[in-house]
Amino acid sequence: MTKNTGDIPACTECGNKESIFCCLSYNEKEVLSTNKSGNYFKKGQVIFYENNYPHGFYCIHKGKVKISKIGNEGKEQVVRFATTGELLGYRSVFSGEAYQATATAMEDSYVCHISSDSFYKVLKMDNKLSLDVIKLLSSDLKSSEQKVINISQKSVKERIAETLLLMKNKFGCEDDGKTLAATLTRTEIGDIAGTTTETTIRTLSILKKEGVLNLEGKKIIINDLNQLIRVANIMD
Amino acid sequence: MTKNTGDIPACTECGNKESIFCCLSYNEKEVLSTNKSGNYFKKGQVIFYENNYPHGFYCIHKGKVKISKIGNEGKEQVVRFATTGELLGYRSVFSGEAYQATATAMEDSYVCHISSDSFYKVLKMDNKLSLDVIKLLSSDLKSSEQKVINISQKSVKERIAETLLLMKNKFGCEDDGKTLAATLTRTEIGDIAGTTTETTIRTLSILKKEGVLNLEGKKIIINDLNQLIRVANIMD
DNA sequence: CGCTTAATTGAACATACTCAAAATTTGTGG
DNA sequence: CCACAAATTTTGAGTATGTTCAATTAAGCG
Repeated sequence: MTKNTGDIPACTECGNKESIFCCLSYNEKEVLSTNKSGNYFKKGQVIFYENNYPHGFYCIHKGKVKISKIGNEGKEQVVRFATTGELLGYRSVFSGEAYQATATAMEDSYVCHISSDSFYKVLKMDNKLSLDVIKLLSSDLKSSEQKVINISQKSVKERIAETLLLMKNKFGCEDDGKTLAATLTRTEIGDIAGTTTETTIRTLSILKKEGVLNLEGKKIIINDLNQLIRVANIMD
Repeated sequence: MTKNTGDIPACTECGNKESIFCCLSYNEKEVLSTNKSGNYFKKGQVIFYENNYPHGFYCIHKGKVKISKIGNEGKEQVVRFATTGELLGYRSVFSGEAYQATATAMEDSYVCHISSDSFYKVLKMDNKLSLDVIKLLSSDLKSSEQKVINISQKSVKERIAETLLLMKNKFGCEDDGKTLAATLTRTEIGDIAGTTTETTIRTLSILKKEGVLNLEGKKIIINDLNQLIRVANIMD
C-alpha cells in the first residue's frame, strides 16, 4: 500500500518553512537526508504503531496526522495532532523506548522517515538544534499538562468546544473562514475530548441549537466563534 | 521566612548522585554554581508560583516538592512530584514563558536556585547535557500523556490506587517497607488522582475494607501490594 | 444499488459530585 | 502540657453528568 515516491525532495530542497529543520545549513540538511525515505500514506493508514521500536523519526512533508494511544479497554485517546512540517516519534528516538502512541494519516499524506543516526549526527553538529528540540518538547509538555487539567476539571461541553477550537487552530478553515478544514468522525472528536460518541453527538447538537455551530453532515461550521470560545472556557 | 543558608554546598561539592548534573566536569559545575543561591523552605511554603516569570530554575538539594496547577474554578491538580536531585521550572527557562505550575514544599526542603545564564552557558559547553535534558523532557512528556489517558479512562478507584503506587515509587516507604513515607492530606491525594476529597476518603476506606490498605491517621500502610497493583490496572 | 460504516435518538443506569453536618486530628499559645 | 481553635477527616443523602446498551436512520462507498 505504502509506496516510496520520488516526488518528495531531499531535505536540502524541502520547501517547508515551518519545520524545525528549516534553519539548518546545507551541509547539515545533507546529513539529515542520508538514508531518508519519503512515503505516501492514504487516509486511515498507520504510519507507526504504539509499542513498536523506532529506527528513526518522521517528518510530515505534507498532510494531517493524528497521534493516539489505546487505553486498557481498547478505547482510543487522541493525544495530539500534527501537520505539515511537524515531527513524529522523535521522543522515542531519545528515550530508546518503543513508540508511545500510534500515528495515523487523517488524509492522504507524504511523510519522510529520517534515521536516528542522521538525527544524532546533526544534533552534535548544531547545538542550536538541541535547544530547538528542547523548546519543542517543552511546548508539547505544556499542552499535555494543560490537557490533564482540562479533562479532569472541565465539563464535556467545554471540552468539545475546546476540541473544535483546537481543530480550527491546527488545520484551519475552508475558504469561507468558518467551516473546519479537517473532517473527523464523531467518534474521533469524542476520542480527543475524552468522551463517548453518543455524548459528542448530543453536545454538538446542543451547540447547534444554541446557534454556535451549523452541522452539515460531517462539515462543522463555526457560526459564532466568540461564543464558542466563551463556552470552551479557555484557561491560558 | 525563607532564609539563605550557608549549609548548602556549591554544585562542585554537591553529593547528589541522582542529579542530571552529577556527570558534569568540575569546571562546568563551577559555571553552574555562579550566582547560585540555596534556600530553605518550610513545609507548605511555595517555591514559585504559576504565571510568574523565571530568572532561572530550581534544583532540589534535599526534600519533597509538589508541582500543581490551578484550574478555572480554583481546583488544584497535582501535575507531578519531585524529590532530591530533581529540577523544577527548567522548562520555563527554555520557553521564556512564565512558570506553568506552582511548586510547593511538601516537607522542609533545601532548594537551590540556578540562573538561566549559567544553565545556558553549561548547555553550550556540554552537548551531552542537552541530550540529557531532552531525555528528561521526553520522560516527563511520556508520564503526562499517560496521565491524560488515566484520568480520561480509568475509574476513581483505579486512579487512587495508582496514586498510592506513585507515592511509593517516588518517595518510598518507612523502615517497615509498607508505610508510605510521604504523608499527604486526603485533599492532596484527590488532587493528584483528579477527584474530590470525599470520594478519596470513601475510596481509601473501601480499599481498607478489602484488606489492601491499613489506615492509621494520615499514615497509609500498603498491606497487599500485588492486589493494589491489580486494582490500579497499570498500563505500561 | 446494496452494503457497510457512521450518526442519531431514547431510556435506564452508574459513577462520582455537591452540600451539609458531625467527629476527629493537628497545631498553637498560654 | 493542656486547652482551644483551626484544619482535616468522615459520614450521609440527594443529585447531576455522562455512560451504556439497544434500536433506528442516514451517509458514504464500491
